[in-house]
Amino acid sequence: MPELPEVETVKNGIQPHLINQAIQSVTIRNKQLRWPIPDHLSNTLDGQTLNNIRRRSKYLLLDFNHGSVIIHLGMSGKLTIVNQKNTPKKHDHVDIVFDNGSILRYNDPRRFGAILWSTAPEQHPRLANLGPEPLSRQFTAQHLYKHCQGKSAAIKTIIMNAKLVVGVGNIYANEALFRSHIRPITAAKTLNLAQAQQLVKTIKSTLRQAIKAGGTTLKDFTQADGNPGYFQQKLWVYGRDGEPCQNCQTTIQRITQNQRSSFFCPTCQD
DNA sequence: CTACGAACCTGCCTGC
DNA sequence: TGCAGGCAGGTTCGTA
Repeated sequence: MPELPEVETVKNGIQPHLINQAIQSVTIRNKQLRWPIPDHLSNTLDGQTLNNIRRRSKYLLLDFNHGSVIIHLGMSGKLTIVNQKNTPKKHDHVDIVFDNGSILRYNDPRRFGAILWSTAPEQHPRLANLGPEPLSRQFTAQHLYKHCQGKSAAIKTIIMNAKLVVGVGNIYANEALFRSHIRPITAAKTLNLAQAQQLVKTIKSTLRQAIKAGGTTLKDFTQADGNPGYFQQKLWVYGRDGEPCQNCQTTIQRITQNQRSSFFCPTCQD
């Protein structure tokens, strides 16, 4: 489900319901996610007030006085705000119940997601070695260009590496490369500085537009209120193999890189 | 270091 | 209808 825009959308959706609310109870129906949910989580959170919700990379951080809950949605995780009357369904693994009656509900059919606890989240092993945020000033053309030097790896592989820049998943990697007229298989070391500039620019603009559209709903992504995102209407290549390019009518191709699908227009991306 | 495959899991779609 | 196979928005880990 989620790349950076989807996680940002979820954050924006749940924030107004939960900020400054105290936790009444936590129900864990299945703790077997990517890593087990800590057994102490319920006791740790009981009665605590949620101070803030942040996003780092594709992680959501729920900040309390004494530490943070770290949530990752994996491939199929969903967070929604529901009320008491809403009975849990299949794959509704966790409910965090707040004093104002709101329930933050975690649903994740594939269970590739995670719910962790840390008293120093920035130092947590999952977050400590992450690269800059793509929408931050730290993510520059110079930064990307430097990391491309001498690398025979494909440029798509490079921009999806969270040590270089976080939050660029399969959809937005493909889309940004199309918008930069760069083929996904291009060896990173062959990019010139102008191309790196263009790519950084399109990564930022694509992510910003997607956030504005409430994310991309391919199958089942929903915002916290249950509504879909709308960025799928703006996709140029992702999932469009066999269809004519909307820019030049050439048939969009699909290839496999790193066990993920890549999509590109052979004419526009030369 | 890289690169590649496998692993974690369920559900949905396609083709026979 | 059923069943096998492929595919899915992510990340980590082990082996060459």
